[in-house]
Amino acid sequence: MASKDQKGLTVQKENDFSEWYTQLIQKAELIEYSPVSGCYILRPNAYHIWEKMQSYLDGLIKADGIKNCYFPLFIPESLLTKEKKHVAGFAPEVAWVDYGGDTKLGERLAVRPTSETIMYDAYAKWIRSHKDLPLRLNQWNNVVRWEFKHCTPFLRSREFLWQEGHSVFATDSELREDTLKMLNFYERTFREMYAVPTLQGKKSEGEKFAGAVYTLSVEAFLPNGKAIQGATSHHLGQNFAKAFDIQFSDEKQQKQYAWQNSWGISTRSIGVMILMHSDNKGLVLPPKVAFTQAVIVPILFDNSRNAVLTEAHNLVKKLSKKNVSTYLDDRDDYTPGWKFNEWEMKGVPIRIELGPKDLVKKQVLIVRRDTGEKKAVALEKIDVEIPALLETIQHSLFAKAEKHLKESIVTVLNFKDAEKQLKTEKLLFVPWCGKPACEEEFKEKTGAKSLNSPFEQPALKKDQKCFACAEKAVVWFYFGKSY
RNA sequence: GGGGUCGUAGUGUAGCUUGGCAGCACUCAAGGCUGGGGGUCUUGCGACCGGGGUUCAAAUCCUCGCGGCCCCA
Repeated sequence: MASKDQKGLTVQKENDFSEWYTQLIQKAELIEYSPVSGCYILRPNAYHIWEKMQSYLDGLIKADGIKNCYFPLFIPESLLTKEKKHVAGFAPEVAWVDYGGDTKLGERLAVRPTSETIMYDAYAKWIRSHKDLPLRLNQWNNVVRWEFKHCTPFLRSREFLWQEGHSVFATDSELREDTLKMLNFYERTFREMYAVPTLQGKKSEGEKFAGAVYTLSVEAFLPNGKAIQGATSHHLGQNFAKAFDIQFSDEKQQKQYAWQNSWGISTRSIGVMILMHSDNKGLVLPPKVAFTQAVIVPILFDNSRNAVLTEAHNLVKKLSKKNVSTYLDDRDDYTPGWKFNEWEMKGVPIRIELGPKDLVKKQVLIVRRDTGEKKAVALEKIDVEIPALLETIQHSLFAKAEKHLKESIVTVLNFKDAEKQLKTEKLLFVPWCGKPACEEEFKEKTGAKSLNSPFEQPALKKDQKCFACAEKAVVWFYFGKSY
């Protein structure tokens, strides 16, 4: 038991969320700290999750006709500063390259914090006619934002991986529709891959993207009562088109500025998923993103060893045929109990135990990672039961998170109640005046800020007052403490 | 941006107050007995965050950095 204190998690999720997370990501071999503060090593266990999510979302993107491309990592200062609001938003955390070897560069280069500027400089060359539109491109890359706040692996890092999509349309109505469609891709990705339910809506003026007309977001709600932004889709209007001179001739031979959006999801989404599902035994992975979906732990005794291993190999073959990624842990130098703990820490959705007693009964013992539930399954049914159970686990994780989300939303009409509900880890649904100053003041007093406003808005009473400042309310909004 | 706290093998720690051979447990390596929830025995490898200073002597004291964690804004 002495070793358990070091190999296992030494704190509980409900007691010390932050320390629990720090230990979990290291002990599950997701993250290694690097010599550069705020930059983290994504180990294979973590990168695999990224690849699974990437593969799914990339499929949605391509099926919709969007093409992938790649733009340079470096952006000349003169380009970055073209759109004034945009640069104002990003300037404080841009990393700069001033030298090549010992030679000072004529113009310093920004390490991209996002690629609007360098992409739109090219877009201006490519777009001449309405026939060139829509132009819809995406890239999977890394970006650097030199955070001065406290960094946390996945959730806030100085370098991170993401995809950034950048589309251009001839009309605002097409743009609005597309911007919402991309948000829905994110909602689906969180739901289908990460088993994470989200709230979709529009960000406040204060929280929108630098240079955007409006920003749409998906927001997740964590078990510790904190909300976290999952992904965003920005309606950029004609702001960048004007700054970068992206114009086209329409059917009437009139010059018009184009309409643009940009949208992204990052490795932060992995952090959201980890925080959502994992427990005091370690990582809990939704089957859709798990590298190993089922691990077989054989119970080996000298006199039955060969028979058990033979059957175990059969199982691997059977399950592989059903596209279940299965690993047979036949390591000799660890006890079964050791292996149980290790695979639980790493989040493998299903454990299959196979020993001599099972062999006699022609069965295996299967154990769910998410609930700990154990049951015996006949060997001949295993290739049906396991895929079905993986589905069940995926849905069950989502359902559990959704239940928590729904039970946590409380409608609140005044400041006093808002303060009270925040203390009990609730997510607020409030009538709001929408003013940045009001949001700022509320944030200072309570530590909570606006998340987004749902697209389907309940009717506001005629004289409904803002929950925070008691001026006239104009919109229903979600507010919460954020991670 | 402000404050607190910590940094000793791969991990967790003792030693620091009062300077004097860096100790323990786990891991890891090799081998034996084992095996249905972190089993056990033997042997072995392995560390003072970095720079500078004080001193005969620095993990220990001073200083400047770097880094982790927490709280506040």
